[in-house]
Amino acid sequence: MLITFTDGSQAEFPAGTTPQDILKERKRPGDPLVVGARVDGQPVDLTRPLHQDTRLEFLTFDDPEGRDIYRHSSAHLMAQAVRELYPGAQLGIGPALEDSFYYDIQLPEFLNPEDLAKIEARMAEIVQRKLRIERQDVSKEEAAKLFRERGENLKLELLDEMDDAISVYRQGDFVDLCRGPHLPTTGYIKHFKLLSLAGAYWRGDESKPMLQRIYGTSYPTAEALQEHLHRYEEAKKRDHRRLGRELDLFSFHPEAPGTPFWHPKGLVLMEQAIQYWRQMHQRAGYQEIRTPLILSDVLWRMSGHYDHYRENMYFSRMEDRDYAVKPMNCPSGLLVYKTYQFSYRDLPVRFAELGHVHRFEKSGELHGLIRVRAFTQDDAHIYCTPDQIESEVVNLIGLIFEIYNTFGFHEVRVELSTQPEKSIGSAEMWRRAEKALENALAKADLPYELNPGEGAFYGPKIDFHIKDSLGRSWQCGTIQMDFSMPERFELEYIGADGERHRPVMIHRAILGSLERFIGLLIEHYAGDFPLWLAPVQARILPITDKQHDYARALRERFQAAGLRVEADLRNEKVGYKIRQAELEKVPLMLVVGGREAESGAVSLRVKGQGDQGSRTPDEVIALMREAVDQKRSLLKEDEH
RNA sequence: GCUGGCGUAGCUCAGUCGGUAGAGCGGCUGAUUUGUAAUCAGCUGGUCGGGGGUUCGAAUCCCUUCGCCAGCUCCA
Repeated sequence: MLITFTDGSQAEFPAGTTPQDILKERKRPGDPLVVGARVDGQPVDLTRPLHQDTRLEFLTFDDPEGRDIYRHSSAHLMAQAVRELYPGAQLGIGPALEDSFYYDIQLPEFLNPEDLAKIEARMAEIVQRKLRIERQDVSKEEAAKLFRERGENLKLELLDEMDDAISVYRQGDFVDLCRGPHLPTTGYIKHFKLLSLAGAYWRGDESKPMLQRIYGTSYPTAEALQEHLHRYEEAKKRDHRRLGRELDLFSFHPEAPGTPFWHPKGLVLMEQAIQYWRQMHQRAGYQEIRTPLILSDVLWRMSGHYDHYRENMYFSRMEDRDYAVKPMNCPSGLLVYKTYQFSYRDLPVRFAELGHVHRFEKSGELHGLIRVRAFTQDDAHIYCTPDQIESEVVNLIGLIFEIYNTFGFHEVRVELSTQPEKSIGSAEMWRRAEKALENALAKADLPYELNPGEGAFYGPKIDFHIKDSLGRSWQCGTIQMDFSMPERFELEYIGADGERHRPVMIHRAILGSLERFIGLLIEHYAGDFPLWLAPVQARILPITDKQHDYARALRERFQAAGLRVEADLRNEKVGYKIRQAELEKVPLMLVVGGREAESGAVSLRVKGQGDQGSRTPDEVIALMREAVDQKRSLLKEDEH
């Protein structure tokens, strides 16, 4: 048979030769570890015999598929160790993740974090055994018999739903139902660490029993593993919950779980973000409104929230009338729309609302600022004709990316979700709306993922996701078409024909939740905010108390220029004040001693970059004003 | 909500076998008058998350409750 390699070269091999055999002939010293092969585009085991002419590629750990093979075999290794240590263990599923792996296992006893070390030790031992990992294609009956004998009921359940093309992988006494591919032997797995334990419902179903999930990661070199662990530690340091306390931005209290208490410095972030947001929205043709927090249940019954969202709502009863705290702004926003009689000439109407909404989230869901029970949505509703959808969405996408850019977010994942099985509105309406969203995405030249059937029941949507420091992805922006509300609330506008028409409604948010967005900002900048956002933009550090009057005068001058400046008048040495300002991540320090007081100057120090020499206060003010106005960092290019 | 883990001073954390609760940082007071990441000294600090129980005696053991953390589930 004729094998074609990635470099275009070709060679003859006898049928039945495995990629591993071929690799032995072609390998040169210093080549990276090959963990699998790709045959005509399909990843396969290195030990899979080849029988016909093919294109052959070797996969290393640097290929995503290679990494998956490595991690997947690591998961099997871990499962084998657990089966050996806990004979009653039943395996669920154990896939590779982006940079780790896990296995869900049912055990008669609960594991402690200390047990992980035991499992790791056994894994190391199995690696030493250098067991061959062998694939076997079996029939469904054979597989069922095998797992029945081994008491693996969970595997039998999986098997039930599978077609007849079943493969199992063996390494020593261990067998797992698996599609593969895998490493040739357990000896390949060089460096691994088990990371954590957690519960996970079998097949993700709340009604099914909970299994124990063990997370781990593995790498071909010790350095790569160390680097992974180090990265994780660094990420934890920029966790917004930790920085929120350290930088005195906000706090949480058991008296109101899941709802942040903003401290003065944190509120500066919020207010700056809002100021900028208002400016952008005014420019984009929005009018801001504000509607009540508590509204009659009659409204919520009409909007459908009472039927679909009651579990997440807070209720109150006064004078025998029922009220609900709003979980969304749209119903009350619609009441505002209905006070007008709009003509087609008025459309699109864009009403924005920074609405404070309350949603009851299950206690286990709460997560710092990122998942809360009360938050401020940067909401807006656009009412337009069907013909205007596309251009509105194009403009909106532009606005969204401009705002994300200003905040330093350049990595955004975009998803388009289309009509779900259960939905309202005509097929024609859906087709048109989906097309409009697709066209808008194409015009914006945006790559996106398609989520067929994942739209809301009332319309298709585009979602924008941003990642947090630990790589978790969070939805911020959203553009949702809504065919339901205009019907329910009988919205109208007067068309050119003088008749009443129903407008299309677009719900949209850009930051999503201001609270969440600020949490993401904190992590994104690791607390080193660009000057325009920094809660304290500069701190004046007098060297002795003889400069206190000068420091106070300076402070006034900077504050008069609209800058957020403090003076550290404590009886401490300047080194101490500098250290503290650095730790508090104050971007600028203005050191003033006898010399500066004498000459009316300041000694400028930039956080993380040290002494910048003497400047006049006016020079520093001009520098700062410019950086603030341009929303960029001072004296250095924004790294984010 | 579910599974597991955790909760000791404002913060970070120690506390052995059940036997009078500790350190560093912080805060306060004083001395020092300081030149680019920690000056020195003294003082202060606690319902050991809350409640109940076992015990002569509980931070420590048990029950319960609240909160936090990881994951799962959910996310109109």
